[in-house]
Amino acid sequence: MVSTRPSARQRLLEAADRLFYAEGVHTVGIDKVIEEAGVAKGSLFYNFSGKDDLVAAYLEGRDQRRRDRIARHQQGLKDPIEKLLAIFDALNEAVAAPGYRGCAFANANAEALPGSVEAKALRTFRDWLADTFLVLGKEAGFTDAADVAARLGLLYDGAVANSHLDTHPDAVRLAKELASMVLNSSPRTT
Amino acid sequence: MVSTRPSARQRLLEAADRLFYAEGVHTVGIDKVIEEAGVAKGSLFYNFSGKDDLVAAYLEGRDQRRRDRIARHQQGLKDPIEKLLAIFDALNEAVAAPGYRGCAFANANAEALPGSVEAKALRTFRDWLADTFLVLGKEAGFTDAADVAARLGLLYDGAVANSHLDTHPDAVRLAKELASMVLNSSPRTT
DNA sequence: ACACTATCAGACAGATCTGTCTAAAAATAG
DNA sequence: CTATTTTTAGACAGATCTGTCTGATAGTGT
Repeated sequence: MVSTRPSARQRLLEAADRLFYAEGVHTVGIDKVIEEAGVAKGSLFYNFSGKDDLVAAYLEGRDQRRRDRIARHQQGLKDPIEKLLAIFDALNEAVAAPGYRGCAFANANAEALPGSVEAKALRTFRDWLADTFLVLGKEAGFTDAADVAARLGLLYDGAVANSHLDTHPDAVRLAKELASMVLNSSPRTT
Repeated sequence: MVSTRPSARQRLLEAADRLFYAEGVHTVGIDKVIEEAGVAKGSLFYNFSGKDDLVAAYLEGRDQRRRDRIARHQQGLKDPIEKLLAIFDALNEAVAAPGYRGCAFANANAEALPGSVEAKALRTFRDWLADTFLVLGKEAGFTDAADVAARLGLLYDGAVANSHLDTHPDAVRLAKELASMVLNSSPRTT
């Protein structure tokens, strides 16, 4: 049982993830983070160039885990339609987790200026998601894949916002139902 | 031409509305607000009990104008279905306005703690909107009005988030189309 | 053993932010 | 006109926040 204590960097990332997500990037100061991490202040600036850098790392971690979650739900699926719907299953898992508070990128960006690390992280994820919808829509042979992707993106965003703002437990399920409707009623070439 | 200068209170509210919405409630300090308003600092605390009070007034103004906008688009309509769809027309007007940055309540709430004025303002508007969908859904005679209202709320939130986060100009139009689909395909008793 | 890296505790600087206070001037109401 | 309300400019207090610096200590690889 050689349970080594995680590095200061690791503990900082974990504390930042918890606090920044639960209370907000701007609300939480670095003093709170280092206290929660049980780390000296110097270690923060030794491992990160500043708060912005820590925020960027926090958002990168969220981005990675979100993509991983989607990939996990898509694993083994062949049909692009099923892969599209699996994105909603991945969302459902995230929403059901305790302490869900909506999209970390959207929240961080809500009070961030253009060009900030928050804005860049948001852009990166959003572009990836939109592209994912589009590529799978093309694979599925939709005549107007861009239109289908736009509708699915709309439903995805609706599910995120609705389940967060109204604590509506069925929002993701409803969104997936509507997504199925869209997918079934959109014209395909193949 | 007796154009009297608006009161300090009025100028504070206008400056707060611009700055808080564009840059964020937590990002903007009162010094910035009083500078933009061209008002002495003392006047802020004479007219409002503190920053929280100013934020509350800002959000109340947003709430009022949003409800007014919806009422304006519903004016003259008899059919509850048309009234439901008019909500999306009102949203379309808001989204098209220059400087649109998504839902002021959701943004303010993104980094606010439970119990804050931001959280309360969000709750007030969200409850009103959900109730509006539900009441009109009942008026329209839907068998499961709650389900229809939930779907419309989902589409509404999707349109808000999508048009903001992706600057997608067609999101509201798409949402209204899907809303029509939902309304046409849901069973009614009348 | 030695060099290097990581971490520690905490004081400190500098900026910023909310809110108070004062004392005078301007606007408004009766 | 007079009394009251509203607004002004700006200094100031107190809290908080990011970031720096120091000097000691622990851990690691060679």
